[in-house]
Amino acid sequence: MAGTIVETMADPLYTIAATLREAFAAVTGLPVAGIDPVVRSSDRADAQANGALALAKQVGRNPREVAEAVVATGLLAAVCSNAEVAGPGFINLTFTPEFLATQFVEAAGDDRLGVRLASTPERAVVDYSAPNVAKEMHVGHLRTTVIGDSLVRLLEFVGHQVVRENHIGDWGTPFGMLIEHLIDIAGVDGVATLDVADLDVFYKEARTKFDESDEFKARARVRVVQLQSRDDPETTALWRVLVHQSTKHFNEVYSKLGILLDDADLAGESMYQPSMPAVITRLGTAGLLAESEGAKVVWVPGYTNREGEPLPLIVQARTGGFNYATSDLACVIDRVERLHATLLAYVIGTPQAQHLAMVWKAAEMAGWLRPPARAVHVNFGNVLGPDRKMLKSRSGDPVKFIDLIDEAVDRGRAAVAERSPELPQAEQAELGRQIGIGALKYAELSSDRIKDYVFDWDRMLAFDGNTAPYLQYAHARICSIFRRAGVERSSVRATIP
RNA sequence: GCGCUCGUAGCUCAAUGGAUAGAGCAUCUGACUACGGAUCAGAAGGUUGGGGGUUCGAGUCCCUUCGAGCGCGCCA
Repeated sequence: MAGTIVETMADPLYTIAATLREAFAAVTGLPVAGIDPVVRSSDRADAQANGALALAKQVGRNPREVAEAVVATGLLAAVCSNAEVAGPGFINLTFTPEFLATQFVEAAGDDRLGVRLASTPERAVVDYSAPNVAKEMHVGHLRTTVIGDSLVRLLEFVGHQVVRENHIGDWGTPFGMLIEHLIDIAGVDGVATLDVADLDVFYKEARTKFDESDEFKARARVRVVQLQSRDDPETTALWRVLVHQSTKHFNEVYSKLGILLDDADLAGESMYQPSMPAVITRLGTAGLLAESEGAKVVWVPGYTNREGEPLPLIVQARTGGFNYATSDLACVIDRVERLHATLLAYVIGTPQAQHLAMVWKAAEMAGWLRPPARAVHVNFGNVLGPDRKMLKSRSGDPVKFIDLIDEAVDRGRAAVAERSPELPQAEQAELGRQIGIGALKYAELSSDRIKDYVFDWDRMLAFDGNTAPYLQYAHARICSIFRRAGVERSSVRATIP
């Protein structure tokens, strides 16, 4: 009986909430379903139930008196050694040792450690990481990659079906020059065996030639058209080489960092190109397509430009080309209609908020995105350097992601070597790697997702004086648990290694 | 100009609308130290940017104001 498994899952607060709901229902005469006993962990007891205050108001009674009546039902006695009303109507609950022991034993013996499954499992698409082909991953990809991966693991753990999608930038005008540059350095025949060691250097060389040579520029233009028309096998093959060289690099990053993404999760911009015309057609059918200054647009209400005039969502440029609004709309359609997802999570930086909101609004108006399906922007702030500006390397370029990982591991190993020199070399190395990677991920996940944060190696990997964020976090949590149990602060400090 | 996000101890951050806003670092006092460091014990540190509102109850929700960051037409 799946339902009861969920109900009996070990979690004292959850278990007591069910009992309290019944007690409140008996006292107030309200239906059980509509009652929230407002159970919270407490610094005065094992738990506190604050529901009496709101519920008493609903039924026009005194909150303290309702709380007293709930205690008087005797329903709590089975699991609470003490239940007393305090203040305006808080119920402070102290669990019996037997109840706690049962719950803990149950949780400990459960391979899910008592974590309940979602009551309504959904299919979710998590869109994250999204690096660009022919460019190295840099710090900018740190947050989306780590946060997105954690989100995937969490959603799966509570029973949702999760589709990972890595929306790589593998399409667009730069590919003309990139392919031509590839031919220049390897020749059409040598391309297949080429190994691009440094993607950033490759990209910059291509860009420089594009800017300086009209002949190269012309070749690049022709090549883009060939690529986008998809009818030239040679061009497509060359493009695949670029994508392959890049995904090889992405996979190295993911593997070093322990990220779930692999080639099966690739859902690049190129994937949506064939469905772009249909997006325009369907927008037309829905009566949403308009024209403005030669471009095909959707007027999304509520957005204005600098002049205060309505701001359109451009889905087809004057030149006839599609853009990322079109591709993001195709993406919504794909996720809802092909993948049957009801939760569309986009792990993308805050600056994209307006763009995404407009795309989703348009998708709603077209009827493609409607309940229970909904899109969520899992946004995040920037990773800043000590100067509080975007983190840059000494050369002024963004810090390379792979360098960040390597340095985290180096520093983790140095820290282990210093503190535990007696361990065998191999063990030191592995422990150091785990600590470095763990610290990097923890630094990412422990700070407020929405806010910018200043990247600081020393703070991240500090072992002295409990300055490491993860030690701080553990310390704060342990302190609060002990304080609740009435243990003196001095004893708490002595307990923490 | 319009819009979005963020303002909590000196610093870095916690705190599902619940009671007295909590940690770590730094600071100060004491213990142990030949001295320093490390360690241990303790103290101090706050009008949650300002103002108004909703609520039994607001750091949290709403309005307003100030400050910081970001975004606003054919790149993605």
